[in-house]
Amino acid sequence: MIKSITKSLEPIFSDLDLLDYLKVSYSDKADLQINSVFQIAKDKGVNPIEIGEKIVSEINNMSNFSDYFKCVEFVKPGFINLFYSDKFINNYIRDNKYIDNSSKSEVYFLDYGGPNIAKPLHIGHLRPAIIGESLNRILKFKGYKTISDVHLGDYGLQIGQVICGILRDKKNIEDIDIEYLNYIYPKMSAECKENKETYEECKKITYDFQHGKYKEFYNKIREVSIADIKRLYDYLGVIGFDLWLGESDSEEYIPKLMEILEDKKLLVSDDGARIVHVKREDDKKEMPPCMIISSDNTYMYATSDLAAILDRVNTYKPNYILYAADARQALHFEQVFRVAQMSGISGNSKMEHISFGTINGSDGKPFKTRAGGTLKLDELILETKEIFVSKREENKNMSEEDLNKITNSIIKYADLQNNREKSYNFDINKFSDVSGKTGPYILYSALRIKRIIDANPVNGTISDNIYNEIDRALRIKLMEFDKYVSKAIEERLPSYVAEYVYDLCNQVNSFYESVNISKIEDEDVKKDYILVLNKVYEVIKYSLDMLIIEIPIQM
RNA sequence: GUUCCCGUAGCUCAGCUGGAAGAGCAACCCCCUCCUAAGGGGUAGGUCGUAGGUUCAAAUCCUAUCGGGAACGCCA
Repeated sequence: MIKSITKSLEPIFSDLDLLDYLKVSYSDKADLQINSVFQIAKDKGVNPIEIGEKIVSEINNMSNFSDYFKCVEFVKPGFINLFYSDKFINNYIRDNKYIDNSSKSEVYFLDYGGPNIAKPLHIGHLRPAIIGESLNRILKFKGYKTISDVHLGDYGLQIGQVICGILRDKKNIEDIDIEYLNYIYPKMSAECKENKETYEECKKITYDFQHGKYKEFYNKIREVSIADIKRLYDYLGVIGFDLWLGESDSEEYIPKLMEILEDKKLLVSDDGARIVHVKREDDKKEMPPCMIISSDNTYMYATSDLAAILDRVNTYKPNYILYAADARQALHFEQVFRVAQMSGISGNSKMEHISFGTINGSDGKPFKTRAGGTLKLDELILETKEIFVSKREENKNMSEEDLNKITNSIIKYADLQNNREKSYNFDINKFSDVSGKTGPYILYSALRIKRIIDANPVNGTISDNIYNEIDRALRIKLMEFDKYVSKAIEERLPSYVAEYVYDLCNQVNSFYESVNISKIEDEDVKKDYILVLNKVYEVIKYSLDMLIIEIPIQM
């Protein structure tokens, strides 16, 4: 709406020879604000109050003033406040101009989730999965084409460790199940840290695996793990993957990668390892080289990532490749991106690390269970659900399906409302709280509106009227939908959508309290209200879908 | 040691392409003969870590500094 308002004011600013100063922005004090008056006053050496009042009087004399504005006023010392006309607001929402989902040409390749084969999903796997899925949904909603890959961690040392355990336990392939994997991986991982021989043995097995051995074990491990990962991802609604590839699927591109790196003379030997120097002259910080092949001849984390870029760029030619991974991996991605650019394998694709903080315990340290272990996702879900049920007697009678939707809303909303690269403290009580800025609050608001809509089926279009300030505030909040969706995409932060849907629900709850639709006798007024509520409900649904939250039947 | 992230109300945080300090929780006070009160309204609470600088204007940009967290060649 800033666009159309700005356009409407262009003739006036142009006539005053001030077109460069036409900058309209959002404001707390008005619907919109122009605050370039100070700038004009300084540049042109005029009194800000005089020029401000002149601009305002010109705007008030516009022939089509009421198409856009209810009121435009100058406020000392130098602010021009703009208020939409009812006509403008209603035109805007009547045509759903707050939704921009027109098809865009850019293609985004999303790499998110990244669960490890052979490790149970724990609390640390939550954020990369839901932040990635949410961004995927937001991009799709806005009309971008996305291709997403779960990018399993299935090629590194952990595979060697698990296979080593299997060999030692003399396990039959058919006896490998998820319980066994959940037991053997932590055991071997711990042993590698303590025992150098075990560590060497696992590395040897990893090397052999990367060169063709143990595929039958690997396939079984993968099959068992993926089934478990899918079970949890399905529960969480993390279902937007086009590709279920893993690091090991990049294996076939490694020879080509090596060839390119050799050709460009980027690959150098160092201490028996093969590395690429990625330090640049203008670097202020230390920039260690990127490890491609270890001195034990195993491929590294960076190697499969680079091979994957080669494949992705050739196959999909994306404009962007986004990696949802926590902030601790920033250096890794920086190194990989540099090698990709230096070697030319990234082509015209722009790579970005979507970085976020970790989930910590209430002590600010990485989250642990009471027993000291890592909290598994299954445990997190179960505990959240139990606490929610215990909040209110009636919750015990809720359907399992609704309970699962609410549990999801608690976890997703607590997580996705977080912003920026900051860790947050996981407080199970805060997660499951039902009042305040939480998933259940939003779902409850949505259900109230749904009830009214269902009870009052209506057809037609909204009129040019607005009936009171609360009504007006609700319609304006509705108008802002695309602003937040766009912001979420620009900043790659679903939290903007989370913030928006909360504000919208808050606004609609105020409306609900002040206007009792069932008691309105004027049918025209009632119809307008219900038409607006229909649009509000639709936007809440769109927003929640972007946050991977579903609305239950009843609360 | 170097680099990155963070420091805003008692607590958890939003606001950071400069323009008139915001939510939630906790506290206190109101509001159900009325579409679900898991709600709504209100009061109180802030020298935006600190010190400089740039600017008509700084929570926002720059420089220092203090405090917390993280990463830093053969894990992923």
